[in-house]
Amino acid sequence: MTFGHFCVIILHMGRLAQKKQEKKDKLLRSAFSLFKEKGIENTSISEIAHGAGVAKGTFYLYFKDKYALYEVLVARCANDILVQAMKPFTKDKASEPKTDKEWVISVMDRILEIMENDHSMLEFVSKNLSWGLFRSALYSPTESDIVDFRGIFSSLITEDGLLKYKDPELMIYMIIELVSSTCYSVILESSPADLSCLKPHLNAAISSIIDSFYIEDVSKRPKSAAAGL
Amino acid sequence: MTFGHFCVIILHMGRLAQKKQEKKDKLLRSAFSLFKEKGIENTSISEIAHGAGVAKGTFYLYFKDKYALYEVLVARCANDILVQAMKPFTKDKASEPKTDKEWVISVMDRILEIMENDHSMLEFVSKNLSWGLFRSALYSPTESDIVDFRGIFSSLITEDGLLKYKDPELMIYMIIELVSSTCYSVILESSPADLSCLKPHLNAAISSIIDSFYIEDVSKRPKSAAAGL
Amino acid sequence: MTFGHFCVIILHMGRLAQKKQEKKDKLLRSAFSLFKEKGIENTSISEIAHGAGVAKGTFYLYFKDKYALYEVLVARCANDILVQAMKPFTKDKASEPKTDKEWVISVMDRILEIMENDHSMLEFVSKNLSWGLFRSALYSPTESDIVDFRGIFSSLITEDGLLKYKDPELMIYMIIELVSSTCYSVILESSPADLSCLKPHLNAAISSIIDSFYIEDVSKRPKSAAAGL
Amino acid sequence: MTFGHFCVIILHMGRLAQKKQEKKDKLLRSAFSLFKEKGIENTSISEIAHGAGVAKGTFYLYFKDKYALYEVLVARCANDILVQAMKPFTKDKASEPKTDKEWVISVMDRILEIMENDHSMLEFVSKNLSWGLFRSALYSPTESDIVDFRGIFSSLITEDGLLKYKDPELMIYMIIELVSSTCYSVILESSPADLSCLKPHLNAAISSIIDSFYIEDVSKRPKSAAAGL
DNA sequence: TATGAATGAGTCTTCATTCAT
DNA sequence: AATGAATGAAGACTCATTCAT
Repeated sequence: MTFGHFCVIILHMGRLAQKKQEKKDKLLRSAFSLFKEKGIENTSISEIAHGAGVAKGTFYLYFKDKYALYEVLVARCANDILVQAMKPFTKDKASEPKTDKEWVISVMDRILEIMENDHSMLEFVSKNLSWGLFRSALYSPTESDIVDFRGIFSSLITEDGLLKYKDPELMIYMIIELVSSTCYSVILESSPADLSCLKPHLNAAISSIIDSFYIEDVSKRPKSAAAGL
Repeated sequence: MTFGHFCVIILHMGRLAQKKQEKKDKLLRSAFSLFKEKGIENTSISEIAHGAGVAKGTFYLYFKDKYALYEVLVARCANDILVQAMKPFTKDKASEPKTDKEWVISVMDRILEIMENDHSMLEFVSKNLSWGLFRSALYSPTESDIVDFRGIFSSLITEDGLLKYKDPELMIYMIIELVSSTCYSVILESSPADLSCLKPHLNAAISSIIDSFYIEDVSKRPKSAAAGL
Repeated sequence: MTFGHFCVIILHMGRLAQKKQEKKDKLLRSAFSLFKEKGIENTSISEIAHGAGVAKGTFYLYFKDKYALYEVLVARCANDILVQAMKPFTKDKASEPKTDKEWVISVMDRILEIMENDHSMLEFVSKNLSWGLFRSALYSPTESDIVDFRGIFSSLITEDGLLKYKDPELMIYMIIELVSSTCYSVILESSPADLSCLKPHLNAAISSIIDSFYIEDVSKRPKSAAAGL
Repeated sequence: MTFGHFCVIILHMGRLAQKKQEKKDKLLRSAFSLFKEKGIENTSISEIAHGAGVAKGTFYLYFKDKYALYEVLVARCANDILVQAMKPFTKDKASEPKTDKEWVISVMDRILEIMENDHSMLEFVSKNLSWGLFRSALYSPTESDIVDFRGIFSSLITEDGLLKYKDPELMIYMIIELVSSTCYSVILESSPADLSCLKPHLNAAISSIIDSFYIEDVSKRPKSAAAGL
């Protein structure tokens, strides 16, 4: 379980507020584990509360219902993955890949790596149909992010204030969908092939997708309005 | 609702058997509509029965539970789509595309077309996490098929008894996942782009995926054991 | 299964009537087997019909409901056992025991023997709380009986038109209850002892019960009105 | 209804715990009354809850299902009867009967008396085929018992550490079965005789059963291992 | 006669939600 | 804030009984 990261360091919080946060985290952790195992519809609030070691009634002090909790969970989860996947490239500029392609491929590579090391995350996300929400998290990051997604993407797709790619959002969308839809059974069941078999083909496909969006003729590049995202 | 195709023409059937089949179809249709609207977990058997205009108990004369019905539904649905998508190429040999790429792309194109003309199918499939089952239907077609999937695939990936592609199953898997995961929000919400915008990029990606699996050196091609699927 | 005896030889019966009787027997046999296995309350009419190889609706052509069938079953069952238990003493007078005690004990012995050879009868009778009905069958035999219980008992308890026992009905009642309540777990589970261990004590008890009812002083014996039963 | 005894005096119990106990008792009482009237199979949980004045769901807070409740009921019932039947002999040693026979007969007498004064207990026990469980309660008393059955029986069947009876368990079994099977219709329907008519014969039979197990030759008595029960 | 499809009342069971403590 | 007892609505499933064929 990788919910360690959920427990953001809490500074300058009253004892009480801290205790409340801890209880909320317990509920989130318990729900995460149950949702990934049985899906949201087959998990009862009773079970979540029991798993968190609190009474049923207490649940309602923190969340309206399980769907409200679920949204928090997905947002945290998505953010967590993205932060982890991109962190290396924000600290040490030297380690960054040179080209856009290399950058995208290595981010996707890290995501696959994270998933492989933490099946629970993958199971949760797939058992709960939450790729959609996950995607939305990419476009509208929560306030608590350490990584500046918008800035990073913006700098990725522009050059000298001009867009290098025709429809960058669609491009990202295609890449994310390809990687995410593809990885589930490959990672969890090694079917229809190993992740190591898939990767070269995946990288080639990503590369080709990026190519197909690239505007070679610099003079035809449109101006970037708010970085396109 | 496109369940017209489900109602296979019934010849030489007793009046009773025919009525039973009709009732079963009514239940399937009702469930299909509810599942795609609310998902299987949020649909009750009462609702299905009511939608079909029969009593609750009648449901159990035809299906063990809603999951049994669901499987029939997915199988029919998947088969329906594939049959429709491939039918053109079996009748009139002249209209067939020349290369493998062209063939795959035009099949995928037809699937997208079908989905666009019939959102309910797409909604059902995505609301119910059933791409997996859908995929399995591709590999193990039911006896009622008109189209010989295995034969078609077999002839697609081999040449003179030799495999033209490294891992044809993985190749097909990647293509299907790319197309299916990508099309949902594009067709239903035109987001992040129109289907017409997506298609050229999709075709390019498919083309590149096929390329990345192609074995150019004929002498290195392995013998096709049971056509590889 | 000892239901062979149920199928009384049918003479001078029309083909149709015969077929009907056969179907009825099938239903009885099926119900017998199910009742003894699961009890009457947990057996459905569907199951009975299925076990008899007829349609559900057919059941209602022969019995009002399962309780009506049940009564027929108990009557037949009880009669069957009693007929079997007493038959030896009606054919060959020479083989009969001399004293009343010996006679009763050897009848009870035969009943235990029957039960031991045919657990299904015992299971049926005990699973269905039917000792009471069984007992009543003793006192009001059905018309189809071959054995004349009343006559036998009458001759057992009287001598020269005088009653030898104070309250013969109560005497028989006590003996039957003792034997039947005692034999169930002994025969089916050998608990708390074997049948062979129980028998001597049982016989002693029966003997003592008969003694306690015996009217020694002949002059005090009342006249037997309709043999007391 | 004799459930008064069930409501053990509750000391030092929280208000809540007390209320819960009361509700449980209400459910037990309601079920007791319904079971004895219609048998367990024909009693629904709805009815039990309604009879107890609580909602259907509340039932499940106290018992897994009606069979779980039933077991509690039988255990309490059996214990209740035995405790009542034996209590007189534990308080005042002087009032105790002298011989084993007298003791057993007077205990059985008290049980019959209890049953006669409280038909509901008898109806419940017989409607529900629970003599077996009743008997088992005799051999494995619950912790809450006031009377030490094992101790009493042990001292009954031994003398100077030697067993006075051949197979004491079987002896007790025969006596209990005789009394219990015999008393039902006699008490409830005075059929085939009054309880007052039955008693002398019953006592004679018990006496004779004990005799038939008695080991007269002291030198042949086996050593009592754990009192034989 | 025989069938078995259809019914819908009835049963068990779960669970979100409320509320007194 | 926290609890967990209580509720009753809702869902799954069964089954005796009817009835058209």
